[in-house]
Amino acid sequence: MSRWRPDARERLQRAALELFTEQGFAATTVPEITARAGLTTRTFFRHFADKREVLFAGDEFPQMAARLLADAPASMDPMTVLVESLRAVSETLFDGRRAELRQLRAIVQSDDGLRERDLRKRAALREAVRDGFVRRGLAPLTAAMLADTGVTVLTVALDEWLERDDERTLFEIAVDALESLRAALAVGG
Amino acid sequence: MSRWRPDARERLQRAALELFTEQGFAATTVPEITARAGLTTRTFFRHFADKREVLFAGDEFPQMAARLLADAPASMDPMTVLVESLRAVSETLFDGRRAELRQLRAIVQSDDGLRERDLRKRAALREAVRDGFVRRGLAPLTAAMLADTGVTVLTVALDEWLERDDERTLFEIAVDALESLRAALAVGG
DNA sequence: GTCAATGATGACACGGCATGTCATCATCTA
DNA sequence: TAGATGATGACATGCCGTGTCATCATTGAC
Repeated sequence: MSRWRPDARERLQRAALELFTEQGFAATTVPEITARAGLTTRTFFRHFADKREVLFAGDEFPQMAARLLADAPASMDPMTVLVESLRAVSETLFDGRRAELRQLRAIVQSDDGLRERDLRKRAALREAVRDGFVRRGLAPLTAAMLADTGVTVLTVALDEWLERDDERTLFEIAVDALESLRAALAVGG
Repeated sequence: MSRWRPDARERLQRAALELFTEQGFAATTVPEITARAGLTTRTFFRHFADKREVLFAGDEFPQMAARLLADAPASMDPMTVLVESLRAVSETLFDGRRAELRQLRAIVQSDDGLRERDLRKRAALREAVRDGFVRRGLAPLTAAMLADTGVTVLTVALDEWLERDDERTLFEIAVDALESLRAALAVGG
């Protein structure tokens, strides 16, 4: 038996999620969270940079994106890499977690500061994808456009998937979104 | 002669910009800004929602985007509308302000919180463009994808335009970015 | 010409966020 | 057994952002 219960970080995340759900993000103070988790305020800020970060902790997305782009065969063309990565991310990190993601999303959408943080996380993902494409030899401008497009496709599809009771898979919606962009780009301009 | 000098908001913006440039965003307190502007702290927060907002005040971008999309001929295809809007925005709001925008950008890039706020402003622009396309009769998914693509093109081009000493116009870079995306999308997937 | 309404600002209090610093103490290591 | 390590507690502090009431020039009604 150690001096402290071992899972401080996870306890803080759980307590925060509960309290944010019960009384809202703004109405919940950090001392309330730490009280429920059996810790002190100072300890909260040792685990999370700020009050928002407790909802977003983890680098899974950029890390997985980097790995997928690095591991794809060198001969694979960029669009195929993108689509296959979308498939892998959708199936690994999203499928089967719709209820949980909806709860998280409801909290995030309820607060401006949390929406901002969400945007920042997506920007980090973009960076990772862009770097991955650059490492695959794409021109920086093309890599940037493709990375942004990929993250946008995922975002738009995720909105659709969580907002409505669409029966399609997240990945299927993403493919549709990509297809509609391709069609729009092909005409005019 | 009125009781107060009339341009409180502008004075606050100027003082803030000066102080952020001189000593950095984080090291500048709101009381310092208001002291230089000859006002009180409370007044600062009557004009700006928070300390970051003083650098981003104004809705020019979403407003102009909404107007451009609403005023374009109904017969014009979406891509052409997008490109022409990019041209108008580039020439009206960016051309000739490169030095000023570089100063602003340097401040924004120096602080995580300011980068977040920047992302939020771009998200607001996306919303406006998406709504504009929906009003023009596009399917929501297509409108969302096109709006995101437009804002992305502008962002990527702006990065290039401000970062390097590219001799091309912002609009020219934007067109190149769009073209490179079109090319990448046309192959594979 | 008087007076009430308006609206921007000042003055003050206050809760909460975030950080710096030092002490405490179980565990690990030599 | 003793010292190093590392997570946590305890305490102080500065700044952000907001609520509230007072002040006072301007405006407009009569």
